[in-house]
Formats: sequence, structure tokens, C-alpha cells
Amino acid sequence: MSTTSRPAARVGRPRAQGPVDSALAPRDQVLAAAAELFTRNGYAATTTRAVAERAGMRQASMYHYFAGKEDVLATLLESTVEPSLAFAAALLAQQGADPAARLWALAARDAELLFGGLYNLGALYQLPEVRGERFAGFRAARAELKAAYGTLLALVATDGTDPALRTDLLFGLVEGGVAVAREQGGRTPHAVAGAVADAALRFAGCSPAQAEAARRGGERLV
Amino acid sequence: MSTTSRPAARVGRPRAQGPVDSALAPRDQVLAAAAELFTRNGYAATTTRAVAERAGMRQASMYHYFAGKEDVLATLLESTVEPSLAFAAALLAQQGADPAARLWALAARDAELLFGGLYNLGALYQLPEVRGERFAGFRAARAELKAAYGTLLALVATDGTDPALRTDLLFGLVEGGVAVAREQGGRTPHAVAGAVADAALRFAGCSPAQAEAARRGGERLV
DNA sequence: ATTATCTATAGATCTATAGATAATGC
DNA sequence: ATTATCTATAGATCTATAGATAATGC
Repeated sequence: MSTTSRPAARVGRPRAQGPVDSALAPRDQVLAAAAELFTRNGYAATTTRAVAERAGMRQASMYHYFAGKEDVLATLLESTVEPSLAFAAALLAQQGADPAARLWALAARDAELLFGGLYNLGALYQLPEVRGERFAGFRAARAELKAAYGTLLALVATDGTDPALRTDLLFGLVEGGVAVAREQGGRTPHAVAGAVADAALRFAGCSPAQAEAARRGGERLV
Repeated sequence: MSTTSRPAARVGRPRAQGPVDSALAPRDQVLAAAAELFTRNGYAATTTRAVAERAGMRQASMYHYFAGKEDVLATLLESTVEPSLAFAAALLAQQGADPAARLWALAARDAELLFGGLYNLGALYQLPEVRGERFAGFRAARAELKAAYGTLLALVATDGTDPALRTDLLFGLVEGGVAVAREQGGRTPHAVAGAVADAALRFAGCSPAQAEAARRGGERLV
């Protein structure tokens, strides 16, 4: 039997706008719509109605999946850090590998994910709303990612005056560099990621020759 | 005659809340209030009523000084870049001075202004609203500041693959570094500015020894 | 029975404008 | 006369909830 054009039987009242042509689950349709609208028009300026209708449902139906607008934003932000954090944890576990190569790999992967996403979710990290209770999980995950940068930085740069401040600057280089690089079109995630990671190694104190070697090592880890 | 406790004679209907104890002109009271509220609670989430009342006047009175909420934000942003831009222009004119020292000085001054301000106005650069027509002046000024970084970077780092991308990353290092560094308390603008400027020199390709020399030269220019 | 959706709406805003008013300036 | 402010409000929202409804599942 053929399953190609048979619509999956769907429980529940049909949508008023008709079924949506999307492989995503309804909850993910809401998240995708929110990602686009929050980054394009701003979080506070985006109404729940706009999000729901872009996802193909009525405004109130969104509340079947999320407790409210903040819940949508928190879910989005968490999903943005998670992949980088998982990669960082894997890198920290590879204690035999060259620390400089691992730092290169972390910065490159993180930058690539931030830059390569359909939308500039990184810009949402600075929203004042993110200081709220609902975002504690996101903030913790982001702090853990930053700590991974700090661990690798300490292994590479052993001189280290004020390591906490230097870790913050390194983290800011990645997030801020990607944010500014996004303002221009015509760049590939790969090129931006490589440039950010090279910069991270220079920041960590590597000479051009050391940085070059670390890049070659790092590229194998990404 | 003594002028100490005589209130200046003020034209116009008195304020309902009584006169405000502030040396600022009413327009600047509005700007100060907006700077605090926009950065603390977000731009879209801040109402014109909240801004006006923190400035000691009624909501509608704000419209005597500004055409609307966007006008307030645009004025604030322009005033944030202007000092850095003026300093950058002065540095570019000093063609006899060491380029690395000048780059150090620009990054340090820029970071110090961003970090030292009462409020984190730098976080507002990424607002979606800033893409609008009313912000063309601000965007142009910020682009000019970025171009100054690019000019000095090209003088310091003569290898230069993809100088536009590298300029963006340098600019992102300063803006993003300050943003992340602000998240922790207990840091002085001077310390953060120095660390950011040192990082900028390393980014530009300086060896530790060259960077050290440039720092000493740069400190005299700030 | 369960589920995903819908319609309808309460209650609470918010921005910008119209027009009045209470000072000083001349 | 000029100015800085005020009061009042039109018109347009927006979020979240209550309760109904139209599917499938058993």
C-alpha cells in the first residue's frame, strides 16, 4: 500500500485555517514561528496572535502547548545553547587531546551554530526578560558553556591575570563577533566559524604558528 | 545677593508632581529615565507612561520634547556612539603615531564608555527596531566607528585575509566583550577597558611584546 | 474518552492627539 | 504672547481564560 499522499489521521478538532503543510509537530511549528518573529520584530513587539497564526493556528491554541509567551522564549533559548553545551562536554572529556585544538573546535562549533541558525537567536540572550525566574535553566546552561571556555582557556593560556574577566571577553568575542558578522550578507557559517575560532586562539595567547597547528587539530574535532 | 536656594523662575504650567530636584533640563530627564528603563526592562516593554513619570512629568508631556518613543531611543543611541566616534576621528588624524597604540587607545576608550555608562545601552544596538528609518543616523555613525577600527586594523595587521570579516569580529569583540563583562559585578571600567584593548591587539596579530609596547603608547593617547 | 483545536471575551492596557491651563515675558 | 505643562480620551490593541466543538480511539 502507498502512504505517500495519505494525510496522517489527526486527533482533535481540525484547524480553522486548514491543515498546514509542515513536517513539524504543532509545538515545533510554534517554536519555529516564534524564532522568526522574535528575532525579526523583537520579543515584546511580537504578539501571541502573530506567533500562533504564523504557525497556522488560532491565538488561543498556542496555550495548549505553552504556558505563555515567556515559556516559548525560554524553550527556544534552551534549545539554542544545548547543542553547544553537549559538544563542550564531549571536548572537556577528551583529556588527551591538545587543549588549543579543543578550544579552536569549541569556538568554531559554537560560532557555526549561532551563525548558521535560520534566525539570530543569539541576539535574544541580552533581553531583559531573560533575567526572570523562568529563564534560570537557560542561564545555568549558558554559564556552564562559558565555564567550558574558561577551562580550556586556562589550559592554553597559563599566564592568566584575571581569568574570569578573560573568559568573559572570550565568550563575548564569540557571541559578539557572530552578531556583528551577521549584519553583513554573503558569508558562510564555515568561514565565520573559522575566523572566530582563529581569533579565540590568538586571544588565548597562541602565536600564529601555534594557532595554525591548533586549527589543523581542531578541524578534526569539530 | 544669594542665589543658593532660589528656584529658577520657570516658564510654563507647573508640574502636577511638583518640581523635580534635578540639574538636568526636562528633555534630558526624559532621556535619563528612558536609558534606565529601556535597559532594565526592555524597550518594547517600557511604556511612555513609565518613562515620563520617572522623569517627573505626565505621559503626554513627553511629547512636547520627542515625537514618540522611537525618537527617544534614537536620540539615546546616537548620544552613545558620538563620543567614541569623535575620539576615533581624532586618532585617525594622528598619522605620525604608532597604529598599534592608536588601536589600543580606540578599543580602550570605546570599551570604557560602553562599560562605564550608568546603563547598558550597548545592549540596545541589537534591537530589531534599530533597523527602522528613524535610526539611519545612528547606524551610519556606528558604521563609521567600525570603519575606524577597520582602518587601524589594516595598518597593524598587514597579512589580512578577509579584512571586512576581521573588522566585524574586532568590533564584536569590543561590544560583546563589554556586554558579557557587565554581567558580573565588581569590575572597574578601567580594568575592563584595558583587557579589551589588549585583546584587540592580540587579535590584530601583535606578539605579547608588541602588544605590551602598544599598550604603553596607547595609554598616553586615551 | 481523549485530544487538539476553536470561538468569544474580560480586563487591562498603551500610544498619540486634542484642547485647556497656569506660569513667565514683554 | 509664549511656553511647559496638564487632563481627558479615542481607538487600538494584547494576554490569558472559559467553555464549546469536531476529530480519533477504544
